[in-house]
Amino acid sequence: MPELPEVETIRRGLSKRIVGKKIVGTDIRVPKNFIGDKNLVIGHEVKEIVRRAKVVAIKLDNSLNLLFHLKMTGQLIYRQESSNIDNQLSGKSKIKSDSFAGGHPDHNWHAELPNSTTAIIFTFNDGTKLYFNDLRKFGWCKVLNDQELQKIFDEEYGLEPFDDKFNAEYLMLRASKIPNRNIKQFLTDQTIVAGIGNIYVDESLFDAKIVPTRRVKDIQKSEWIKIIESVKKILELGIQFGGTTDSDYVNADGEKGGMQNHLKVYRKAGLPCPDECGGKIERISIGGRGTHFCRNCQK
DNA sequence: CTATCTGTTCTGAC
DNA sequence: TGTCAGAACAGATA
Repeated sequence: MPELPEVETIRRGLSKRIVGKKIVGTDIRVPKNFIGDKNLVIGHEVKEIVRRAKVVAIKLDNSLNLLFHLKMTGQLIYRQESSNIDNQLSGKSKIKSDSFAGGHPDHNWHAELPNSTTAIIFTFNDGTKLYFNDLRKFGWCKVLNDQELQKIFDEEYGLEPFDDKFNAEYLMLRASKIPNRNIKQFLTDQTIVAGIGNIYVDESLFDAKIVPTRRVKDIQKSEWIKIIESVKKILELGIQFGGTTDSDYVNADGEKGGMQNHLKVYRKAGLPCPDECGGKIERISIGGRGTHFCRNCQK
């Protein structure tokens, strides 16, 4: 589930909390979710958290990195206290212990940890813990050195949406090589633009008033410019709201995450067009993915 | 109960 | 090379 805004939210949340801390323990509960030697990271300090596309990396002081991909159902949850659900739920105004959760939204954010989906637990020198949960076990955490990390960042992903080089000329060049591809699959191709997934692509195309089925060869330059504007606008909105999360989600500052309250078309099939064009939100399948749009005002 | 759906990405068949 | 179904897995939903 996590797309760029969710992963960026995780990056920011973790940056505030674990930079400068030393990893003193790694508990691998689901081996298939962890690739590498867990002992190599023990005793090392977190220097920085970086994001690229939908992956986030914890950089350590020994030139090693923990790279995470949350896929559909991964979560990263930081807890200052081992597990004390009463403490978290009792305080009406303020949550005493610091905690932070990001990723797949379900109702486990402030439940007791570890739980049945917990794959990996990192323990820091101050006793705080970072839990990697993953219900469907598609996600992974890899131990990589700086060169390996850079190689992945360079070779597996296209431009970041907020890169200045992400412009109409770039997209038209890439589109010219696959002219018959529809715009939805084009924008969710991670080797073209990094970080856009099924939710944000539907929302961005609605904002740009382009039908998801449009072939990229039929898109005019002015429309590419509009698409870029919309993608950036929608992603920024997502980051601003802390990603699309469960309504129960409360971060350490007591704020509710909530991009889901601002979605206009995603999972809104049958409802009237939010732009009041008189049309109705339709749901079709593109590349096996649920696709939501208004046939009346998206052209 | 069964059948179908799900926010990601990779692989193999044609 | 492009396209598509199916795979990995564990639910929720109808």
